[in-house]
Amino acid sequence: MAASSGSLDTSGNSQPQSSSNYFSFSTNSSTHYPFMTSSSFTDLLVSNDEKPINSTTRSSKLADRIAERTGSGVPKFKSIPPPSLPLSPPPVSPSYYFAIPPGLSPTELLDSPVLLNPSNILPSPTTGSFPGQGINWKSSSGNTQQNVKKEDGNFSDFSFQQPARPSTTSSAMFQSSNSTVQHGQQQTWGFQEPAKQDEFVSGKSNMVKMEYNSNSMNNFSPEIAAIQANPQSNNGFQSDYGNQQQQYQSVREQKRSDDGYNWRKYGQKQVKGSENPRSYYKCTFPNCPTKKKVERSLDGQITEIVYKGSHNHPKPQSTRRSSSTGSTTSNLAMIPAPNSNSNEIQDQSYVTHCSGQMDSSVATPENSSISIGDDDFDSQRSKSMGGDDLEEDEPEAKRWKRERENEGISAPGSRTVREPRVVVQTTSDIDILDDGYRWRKYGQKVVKGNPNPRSYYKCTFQGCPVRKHVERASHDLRAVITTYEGKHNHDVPAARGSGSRSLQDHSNNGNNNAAMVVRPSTVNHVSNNSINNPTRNQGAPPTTASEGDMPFTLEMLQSPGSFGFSGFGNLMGSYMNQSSTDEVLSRAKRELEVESFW
DNA sequence: TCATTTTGACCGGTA
DNA sequence: GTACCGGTCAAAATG
Repeated sequence: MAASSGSLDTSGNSQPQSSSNYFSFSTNSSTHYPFMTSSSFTDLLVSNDEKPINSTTRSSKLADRIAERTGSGVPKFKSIPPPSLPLSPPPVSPSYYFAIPPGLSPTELLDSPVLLNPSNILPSPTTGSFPGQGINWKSSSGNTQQNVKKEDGNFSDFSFQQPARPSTTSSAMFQSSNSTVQHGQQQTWGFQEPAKQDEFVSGKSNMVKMEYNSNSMNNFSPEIAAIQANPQSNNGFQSDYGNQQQQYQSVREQKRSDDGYNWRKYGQKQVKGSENPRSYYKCTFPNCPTKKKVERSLDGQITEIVYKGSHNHPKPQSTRRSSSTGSTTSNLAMIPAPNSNSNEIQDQSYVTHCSGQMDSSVATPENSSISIGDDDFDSQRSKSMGGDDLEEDEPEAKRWKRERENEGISAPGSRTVREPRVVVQTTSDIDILDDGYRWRKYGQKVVKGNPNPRSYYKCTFQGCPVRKHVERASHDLRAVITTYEGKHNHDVPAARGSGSRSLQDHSNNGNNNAAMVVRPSTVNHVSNNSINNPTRNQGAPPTTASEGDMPFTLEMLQSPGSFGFSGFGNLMGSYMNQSSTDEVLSRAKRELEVESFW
């Protein structure tokens, strides 16, 4: 199995699992990761300047820890500290701050559970990865700052770029405690900036969630990087979680930046289902149809940003401050983003959920992690430049909305993040969800009886009717309910290695309209009691996993050759010995078999 | 004076 | 037909 090397992956990232260092920490639980102490993570990021993490060198150490902490090792991978990653105080180049070797998915790297704040972060029900996962350094460091440059489709170049100008706030990256920058699918926007490097430096947002979609990622916009400078610390990765509030405050005070465009606020509303006011912004550029919605929590933290439309103009060079979000338009050069086609602008909505004091700057159309909108369902449709994007798309969007809603699915953009709101769940346009199949998210909706949004996916295989939706259980946010509809008329894509095809069959093919609750991958001493499968609550016995101390998520188990640590397994490689992995698989399979029959 | 924000009203879609 | 809701408008307020 590819994840082979014990790769644990529940993230569902579409990034092909290659032999390269596919780094993924995925989890489905909001559990503590004791192993993830600040020092641990510091370790994680230590001294590997732009070099692939040498898993082998650390393998034994990690393996030891695994064995030590879990007893059986693999099944409890989540409690396994990540391998050391290079991280050292950024002397000059952001790349110095954080470099990910080719083939290593930053997304997954950032998805590392070790980076999560167990207190309120929940994993994406769809990917099994943590919302806001990505870089949520706060879990361990309390304050972490991250600068990230989005890698290209090959993930061959993931590194931080040298800041265009000196940071005004901090010299350390990875300081933010709960900043999340999500950027998954990088759409082609005309005039994308190569990087807002200054933002890296200036640090604006805290939690950075990066999500990559290899299938659709066309461009790399450095803007994906979000940094929350912590004026109070240069060390980053502070382990003192208790400083978070203080950090928050600091962040708020120094809030600045933006996505480089100028916005005018034209409305604000209190939307239903959210206690957070939503602000509406328009791009101030003449005839530019681009709009964005920014939802902020009562304390001013941006919790969601949705972009609509596309800019039909270059990013202003102006250095004046952007109005909308109290951020500044930094001295940005109007440079087309790498791989971008200036003639193409995709009209779409970008949704970025933020955690912490994320500033709008970090959530730009270029860098937002979720692309929901026309293109979301009409993969990567490009449009020629023009000012009529909005007008043109509107009907289609409406049509889509109508169609989706006819199916009981809400339109994109209507996504509402509920408590824990700040935690984000993100999904790429096309995901290889944990069950090994490729899924395209086509909608999301909050359904009755459950305040948590339900993500809707279709199997991307041509002609395959299978759909599934994933949601968190209302009674327990840690519980994820995955419901499959239909039956695959094809084999599991082999892209991600051999793995648990049989598991897939059990969990998916064999279940038509069968609701299945997937227990969150609670790990590390977290009780499973509260996250039982509702169906199981009807007298069903616990699964084998629950019997033990390491519950598996369906996604985890189904992911071919993965256990939630996709890619990471590669990194970890030897951390997980094959026998253990097989054992886990076998165990997982048994569990699934049990679950499938409930 | 101008740009921007605020905020109540209005509009269109939907149930 | 009506109410609800999200989105937008536009006058007033603000800096």
